[in-house]
Amino acid sequence: MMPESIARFRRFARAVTAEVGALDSSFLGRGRPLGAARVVNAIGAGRTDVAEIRAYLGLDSGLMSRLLRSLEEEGLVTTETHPDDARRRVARLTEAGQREFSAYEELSDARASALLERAPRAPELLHAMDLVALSLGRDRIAIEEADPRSEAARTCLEAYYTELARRLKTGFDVKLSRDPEAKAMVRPRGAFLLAMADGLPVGCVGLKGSGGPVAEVKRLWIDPAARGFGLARRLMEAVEAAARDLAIAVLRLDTNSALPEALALYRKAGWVEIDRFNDDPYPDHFFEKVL
Amino acid sequence: MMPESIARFRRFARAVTAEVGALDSSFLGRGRPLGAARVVNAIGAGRTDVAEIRAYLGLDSGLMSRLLRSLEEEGLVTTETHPDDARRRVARLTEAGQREFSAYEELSDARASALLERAPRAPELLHAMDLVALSLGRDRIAIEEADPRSEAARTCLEAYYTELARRLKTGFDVKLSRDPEAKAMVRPRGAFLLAMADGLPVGCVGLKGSGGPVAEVKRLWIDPAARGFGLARRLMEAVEAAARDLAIAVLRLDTNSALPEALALYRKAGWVEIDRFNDDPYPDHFFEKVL
DNA sequence: CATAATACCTGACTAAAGTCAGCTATCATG
DNA sequence: CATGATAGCTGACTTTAGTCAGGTATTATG
Repeated sequence: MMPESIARFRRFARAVTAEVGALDSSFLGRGRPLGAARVVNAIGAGRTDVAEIRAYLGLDSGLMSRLLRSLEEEGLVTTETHPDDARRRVARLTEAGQREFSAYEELSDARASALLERAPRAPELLHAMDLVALSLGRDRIAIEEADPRSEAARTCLEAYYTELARRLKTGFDVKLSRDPEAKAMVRPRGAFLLAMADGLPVGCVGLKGSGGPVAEVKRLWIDPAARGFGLARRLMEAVEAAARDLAIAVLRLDTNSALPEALALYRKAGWVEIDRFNDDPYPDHFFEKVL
Repeated sequence: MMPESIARFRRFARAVTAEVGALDSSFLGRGRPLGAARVVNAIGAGRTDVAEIRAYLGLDSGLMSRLLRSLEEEGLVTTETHPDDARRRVARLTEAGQREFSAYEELSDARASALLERAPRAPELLHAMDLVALSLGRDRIAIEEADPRSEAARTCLEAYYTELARRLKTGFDVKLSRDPEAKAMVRPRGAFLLAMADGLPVGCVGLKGSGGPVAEVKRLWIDPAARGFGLARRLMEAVEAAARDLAIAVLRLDTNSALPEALALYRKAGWVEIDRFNDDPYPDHFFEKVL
């Protein structure tokens, strides 16, 4: 690795260390040691399993116990034994705990907002932050099924349409295309998958089924900041698995030669080119894969 | 500020917190508490004044004293009174301290290197990191005088030539241009200024003098990741101040209409357009400013 | 030149974080 | 169902960080 790259990385690390440290210490403003605040935030973020919190925060089991006891005494947290395993415990926020968590969230949001507000070139800065966050966290991007009408899905689909409009010579108007109705992409007929990075969607793919043995793959899109991590391949594998699960025998898809990376991906994944199978005005390449 | 922007910023903060935390805790691998390690690193980085270290690390004066005493006992640091003010003290690393500092540096470099090596799209990632680091640290960018033959200056000049080659329709070959010899941009004839962000150069400008009352401003360049922070304006103000200091009465410069942001900057800063004053093949606009 | 301010030091203290051995209750497994 | 592994708890402890009230020596200032 080039020394200059290392120097640049380390300059980045120094710059964010200051910010991150400030963010941490803002948690001290509510009369509670950092350790306890971090536990409240971990529970609020959905980590209810005690062992999970312990692993996430890197705490000793004794220390963890004591932090939970002190939070219980404060009335912010209740613990109960895990329904599946009486050795394990789950922690929950009480109402007061929820309020406390919200207060911490507001602190963080306010910090973020203040920082972004005085940043020139905020859109570029956010894109750069996305790229950094996704690069560092690329092993934690998870693929999950979602409703295509959910907010996260619609965010992806909007971005997909916008990108198509930019990249296709003809532009793209979703109303002129064969827009699958949402039901076709929901079980039992089909499915819709999202790639989620730390709670935010960074990619999607739809499986449009009709109830029969032939289904279509639609709406494959990856956030520009998340490209190059093999996410499209993972989404395609996941959508094939979902199709098999739905007893679908043949998959089809259409695409456009203005998206060469998509064509290359399909060819590499064993799709074979076939004749036009619809009259949609936008695609000029058609593929099929027998499962 | 949009809620989505805040969510994206906070995802970024979470992603880097993990990395940065790991970087911090890697300092613990050498049998010394974090506080002491941070002092060694601060001294190694050139912060010798005790008050300066204290301010930088945000330490209480008593704690600072104790940390220095413990490092002295370990044989890593010596302190002596400041030559200009016998109340103040300066800390220096002993040879053993230097070795220890190098060991810490190698740890950090190794971490950075490992992280960058397994990153796809490393050049893009580094550019994004630059943008983040410079945005967060834009108030700490300092302008300083440097030798145009120094490594930092040459890095900027190379980047400047590359950018000109890309942006001018005719391309750019520095050998065909009137390349000022370095002596003309060094005192007493001229000057060369660098904008430094945390030790790395992010912009430059040259003042090419002949010993007479007329001098030229040359080689104004800003790192793309540092644009939008008003750095060009600051560099131009600094170069004007340097010119006044050298008793120069009239400044001139030439530029090209393919660089509209430069033209706009000069006009806004009170430069007036004049007739061509040289036969350089590249410029098509010429400016003058009477100091 | 008296006085105030500054820079650092020392001692005495507290709070927070972290460690470790040993304990109980529960679960997994042959 | 004995045995070992696992999850969490408790008590006793250490280390690290941080605070605060004084103290000395030096410098700045009216």
